[in-house]
Amino acid sequence: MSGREGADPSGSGRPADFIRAAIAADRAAGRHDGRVATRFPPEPNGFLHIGHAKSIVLNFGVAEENGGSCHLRYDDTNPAKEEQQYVDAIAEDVRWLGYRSTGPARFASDHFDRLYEYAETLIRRGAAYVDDLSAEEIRATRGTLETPGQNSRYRDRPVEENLDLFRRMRAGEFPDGARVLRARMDMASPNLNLRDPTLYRIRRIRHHRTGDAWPIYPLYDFAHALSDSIEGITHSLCTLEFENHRPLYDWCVAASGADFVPRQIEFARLNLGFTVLSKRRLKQLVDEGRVSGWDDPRMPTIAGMRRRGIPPAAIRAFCRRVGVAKRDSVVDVALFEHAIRDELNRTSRRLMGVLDPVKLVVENYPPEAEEMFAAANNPEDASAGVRHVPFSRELFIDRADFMESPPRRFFRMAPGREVRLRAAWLVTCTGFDRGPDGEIVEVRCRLDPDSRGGSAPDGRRVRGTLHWVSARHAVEVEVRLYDRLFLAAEPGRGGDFRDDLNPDSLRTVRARIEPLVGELAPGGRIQLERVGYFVADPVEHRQEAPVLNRTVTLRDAWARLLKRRKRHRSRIPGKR
RNA sequence: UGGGAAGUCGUCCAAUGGCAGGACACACGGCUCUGGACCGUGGAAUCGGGGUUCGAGUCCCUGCUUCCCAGCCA
Repeated sequence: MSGREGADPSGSGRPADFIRAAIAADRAAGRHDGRVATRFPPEPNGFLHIGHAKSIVLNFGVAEENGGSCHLRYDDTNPAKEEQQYVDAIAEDVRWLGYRSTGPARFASDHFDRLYEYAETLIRRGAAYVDDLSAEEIRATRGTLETPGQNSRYRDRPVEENLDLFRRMRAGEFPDGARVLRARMDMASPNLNLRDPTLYRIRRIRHHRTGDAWPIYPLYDFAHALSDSIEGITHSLCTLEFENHRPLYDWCVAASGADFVPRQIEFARLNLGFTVLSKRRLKQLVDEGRVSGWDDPRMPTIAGMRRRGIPPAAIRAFCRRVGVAKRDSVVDVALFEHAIRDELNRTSRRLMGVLDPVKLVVENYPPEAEEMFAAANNPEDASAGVRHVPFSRELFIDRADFMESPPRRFFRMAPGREVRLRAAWLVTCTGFDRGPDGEIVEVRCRLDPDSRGGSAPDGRRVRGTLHWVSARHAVEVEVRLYDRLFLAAEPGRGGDFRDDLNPDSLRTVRARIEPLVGELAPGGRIQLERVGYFVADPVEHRQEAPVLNRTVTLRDAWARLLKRRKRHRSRIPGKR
């Protein structure tokens, strides 16, 4: 992976984005002796998705480019929601994406002792107080966007009393919710985050790492800022919604007397067209059974994308391409699909397979005969070598590759037409049969004996090249054809996002694929020529019972032409 | 209607007072034993109104639009 690309994609010598520019400026000013340290701070309460990938690529990328460090740090300050299972899944996802924490993964809970000390310092300095108000009372006295809040009647407790109460909170003397530690800031601040925010609350819940050691837990603003400080994080990169929290972030560090001062910089989170990325909605899809799980190949989760066959390098490339800025935006899925195809085109080996088989009989080929044809494993990469594909009299081709009366610009098989069978022969269509229901059941052709290997002896031009499989050699394979999960560019724009679900986001077919498909290992990625990119399902694929997931289709000029014609026709006035 | 932030091709990102550029998408053409890939060409934008300046996407004023904030979530 080349971090350089992220640093300077234009080759202009200028930093690629405003964050890298800010970091470069900090280094130039000699701050932190030029050291750069970042962190990726997920909460272990769900699965990582493509939006997190943007943050991962940014944080680890910036660190790498500057010879710095990047900690994977779990923000585990809310034991009610967090679980070890998510810690493990996140670790796996980060590793799969190609990144390693500098040193061991950290946890906010690693810092609970020091965080507690900082809290006492705050109290001793008169910057925090224990409040006996209930959650409802605190809400009621917070004021509104336009009106100031009121000071709590406990706001001016003496330091000694605060200290005593806080220690007793820590000792477990009070029930959940009885008291909180609040920052003594400004109940009239126009920034609601600064109206004496809560720093610690009582929760007698077992924590997945610290067990029952703590009856109190710090809240995000306090824990995050000081964890950054403790770990020596120079640049704390987060999303836009924390912009309003920055004064609090800075306050926590300054008021606690922490000696290391990190800098928070906010950037716009990633939004992707035809996709939802909120934890709540993703969870809803899983809980309501609209997908098979967090790793359903239609999910934008790292686990889902892995199962979909999307290579980590494609995700990294995509994240670098979308850039980093402060503007709210929705990235076109086409850009993501481009990154996927770009990577897969260069790296995946080719196989032939037929999704919707129609029998093709080569009339002048002996019934018992068979032969092997050499075909390139990857035309983009000569070093990938060749494979051998069996040919015989009875083949399968795709139904879409034959038409009885073809329209203009249809270059495939039709009565009297000559086409090439990829890597094998030139054949001319001699006829076809229909079944009782009118469906084409068999197509017949004759091959040109001088065209062995697929080239015309006289150099005549043959426009169409078809993929095929030998009927008696082909392996029958379950193929899951995945399509985008939503029909709307911004699901839920005009109501319930579930109404925008694509009813055809998964179609399963029995395909016929050349024998080599049997050698695929789970997770193996291939291109089915002229069809698309596929992965042997990492979970369910067995060599004796192959299961392929479609990662993405190939770009298809013919399909686009058809679509355009249809659109055009429907626009002819008076036709309705 | 308080505070914070953001408005540049269809989309995403650049342009740090000096020719508005790149990528994706789209269109057209070339090439091709994948209608893929690749190559070429083209259309396509500075939110509106004022101002400063030789010169404004960039600076100033003003208006508009969008996003974020009233968790003891992160």
